[in-house]
Amino acid sequence: MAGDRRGVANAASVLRTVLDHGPVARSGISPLCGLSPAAVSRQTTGLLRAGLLRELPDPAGRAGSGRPRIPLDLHTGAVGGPVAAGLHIGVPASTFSLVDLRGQVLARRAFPHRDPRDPDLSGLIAAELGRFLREYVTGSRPLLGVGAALGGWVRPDAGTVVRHPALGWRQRPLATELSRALGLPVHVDNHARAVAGAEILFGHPAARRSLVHLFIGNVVDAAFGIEGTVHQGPGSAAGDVAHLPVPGSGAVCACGRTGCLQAAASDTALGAEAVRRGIVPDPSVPLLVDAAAAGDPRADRLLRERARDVGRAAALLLDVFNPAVMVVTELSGVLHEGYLDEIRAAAVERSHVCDDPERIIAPHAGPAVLPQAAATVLLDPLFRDPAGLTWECEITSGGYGLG
Amino acid sequence: MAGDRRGVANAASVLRTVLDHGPVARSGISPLCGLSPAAVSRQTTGLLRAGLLRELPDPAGRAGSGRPRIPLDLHTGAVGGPVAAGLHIGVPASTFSLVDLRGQVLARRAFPHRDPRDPDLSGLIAAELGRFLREYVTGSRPLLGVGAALGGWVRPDAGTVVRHPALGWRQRPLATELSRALGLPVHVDNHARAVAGAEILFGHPAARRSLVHLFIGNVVDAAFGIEGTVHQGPGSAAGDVAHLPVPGSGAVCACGRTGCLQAAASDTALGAEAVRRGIVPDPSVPLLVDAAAAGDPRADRLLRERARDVGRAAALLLDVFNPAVMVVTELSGVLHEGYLDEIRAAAVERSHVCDDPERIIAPHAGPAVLPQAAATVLLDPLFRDPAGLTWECEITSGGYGLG
DNA sequence: GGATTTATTTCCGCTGCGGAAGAAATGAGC
DNA sequence: GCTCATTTCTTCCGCAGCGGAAATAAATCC
Repeated sequence: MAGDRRGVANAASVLRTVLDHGPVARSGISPLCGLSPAAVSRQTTGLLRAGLLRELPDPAGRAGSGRPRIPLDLHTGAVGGPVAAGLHIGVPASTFSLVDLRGQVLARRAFPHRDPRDPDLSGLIAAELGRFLREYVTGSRPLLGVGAALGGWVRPDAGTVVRHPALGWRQRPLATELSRALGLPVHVDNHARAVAGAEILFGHPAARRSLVHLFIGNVVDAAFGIEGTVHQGPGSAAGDVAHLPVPGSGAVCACGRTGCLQAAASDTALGAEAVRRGIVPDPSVPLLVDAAAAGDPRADRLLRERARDVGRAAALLLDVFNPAVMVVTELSGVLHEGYLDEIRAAAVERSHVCDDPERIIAPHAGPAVLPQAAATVLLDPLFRDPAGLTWECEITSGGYGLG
Repeated sequence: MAGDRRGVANAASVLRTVLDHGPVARSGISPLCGLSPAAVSRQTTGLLRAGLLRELPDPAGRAGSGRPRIPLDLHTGAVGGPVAAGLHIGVPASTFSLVDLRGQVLARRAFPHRDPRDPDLSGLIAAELGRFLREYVTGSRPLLGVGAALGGWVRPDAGTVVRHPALGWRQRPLATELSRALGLPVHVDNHARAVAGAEILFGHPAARRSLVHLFIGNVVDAAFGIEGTVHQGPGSAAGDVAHLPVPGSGAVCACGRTGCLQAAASDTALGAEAVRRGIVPDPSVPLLVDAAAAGDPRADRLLRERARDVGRAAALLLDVFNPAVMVVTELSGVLHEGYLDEIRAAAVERSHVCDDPERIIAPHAGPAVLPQAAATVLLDPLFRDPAGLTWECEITSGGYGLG
């Protein structure tokens, strides 16, 4: 049973090669993934039949004589390829998305929560997500399943949310709930890890070697990836950087100490500080960003201060772990290159081993990080085992196609 | 070429299963590593022929009826099995060792360096190591090769020492040098990673899932392991924890800041502080430890202070990375359980996620860590590919047996 | 001593690999 | 326009190594 993983491994290898090297012919895949032409031929036939790859029409410019190569590419959503649904569960709103095999976000919709602590929140989400999917998914674009990403302590293997304070969830079998409601395979994961996974799959090539992802949102979170795999930690609880010391910051943390990253840089802390300084009336980071965009120098200064604190934390993680790339998801700030530069400058200034600011990058998908990352929670297992996308938690009620 | 790794993977799987589950019969291996009895039979025949496994004599107490199971075990050095040489290159002395497949250190010898910056230091070491090996290795105990561990920036893949300040080495092809001089396969690695590798292979079972290794010596160093593999980082430079902030420590670091782990807890810093406090005449940690053992309360206090600083750094790494286990190699302190408890107490007190002091452990091999770890630099590749132990860097002049 | 039981090996069919030969689809030369 | 060279892709074949089943081995039990 566990003895022969050749087929799976090689199919995955071929699929990744196509993902990484754009449209490429079988003859190009062969040297790239170290398989014989015969093996590539076999694997591509399977992947074509499964609808994950497609043959491109004859290319315009051809080189030299001989039989023309047939370029293969991932079967993307734009041309009727399969798509994955993404669900990011957040406060105050969740986001639905449709994402294709290249990580392109084809559609997205916000779903604000009237009451985030409603005990049937997941039911409401499932119903609305179902409507969203019926609206956007047509028969010609098969739906592979749903990837769900959210904060808190999540166990992807069990498909459960162990704890999510803001939603009041404990030991919630989210994957089972959603899957039963939607009749689709559902995978779940923590959102910091989901973004890390998306970055590994669709982002900077070096991210596949090693990356650290620093997630700055209502809470701060981190994820570590090595050799294309995101680290889980015992009980899938890794990456608690909330109390990473950020020397120089005087903010008092809930833990009682000063200088914790969480207290210095989380959206919650930032919003509160913005109110305290009288920049905005409500503790809202979007409002603060708007103010900065509108030219309020106090707002800009505060955002830059935050960026420098994030940079200091990044420097620490860079020194300790020395990843090939460091991805910083700072949902309000990513949109503004200036703040990324501020993070980079602070990090390089502070780091002892990293003198290349380019090692710190914003998520590849830009503002679409979360919609992409959520769907990646489903796509990642697909790219690891192209044949075996089933839902490990419970009933696998067919479910390819929906509507 | 890259298509069929079944044999290698399954042989490695069987070998690891035997390593983990002591003497175990083929019928026991089968369920443990998920291979069919037939496959286990095949693999064990190969491993027996290669001399890596051996059949144990009929066990005394037998259970029930039926054909008795034949226990298999690693062919350890004590019964004529193969051994690996370990070489830890340190200042002021290097250490030679012979280690068997279970990580048991069979012999060791210190080799003090008259002048650590002698440009031919590696030549002297090779010559003396050769004498050591000729003395201890007999024909009945085949020598697999040499694993070398040392501080500084080491590239295991290239077999080179990129930089080692204390020895004045830069871009030194150490593996090639040693291999040419000894006629044996030689692998090299950084000592923090080597210890991590040894702990994964021979130490706490959970270490195979994920571990952080914190190495406190003349410098401080760290290594990260996930799923049985030690993280290398770009250019194999990971784990720079020298400037990890240890709040509360007032020591001034070479980098100009205060509160760096290096300045607070390295042996160098500790020795200097001991002299400053008039506890010992020379900046030597062994002297300080002796003083503490002899009952000097000032020495004991200083060591406890250091232990608490180490504990704070450990807490930070535990929170951030949340490894299954955290190994602390503190060469002088590991010998004294009291200091480990001090580290644990400080770490748990400071950590936000870890409330189990038992997750912090001393190296499994105790004072023999470094001799064991050095040899593991060779043994690790062996356990990954039991058939393919050759030396990737250059000439592979046979070399099994020596003398 | 034969039946029973359990461990290990052998046999056999299958999958999937690599290498080589074959088929396909083009450009080049005349 | 036909042939030939060229390059790509597929098919065929032998081989390694798996799992499952049957055979063999080595004990205990009665």
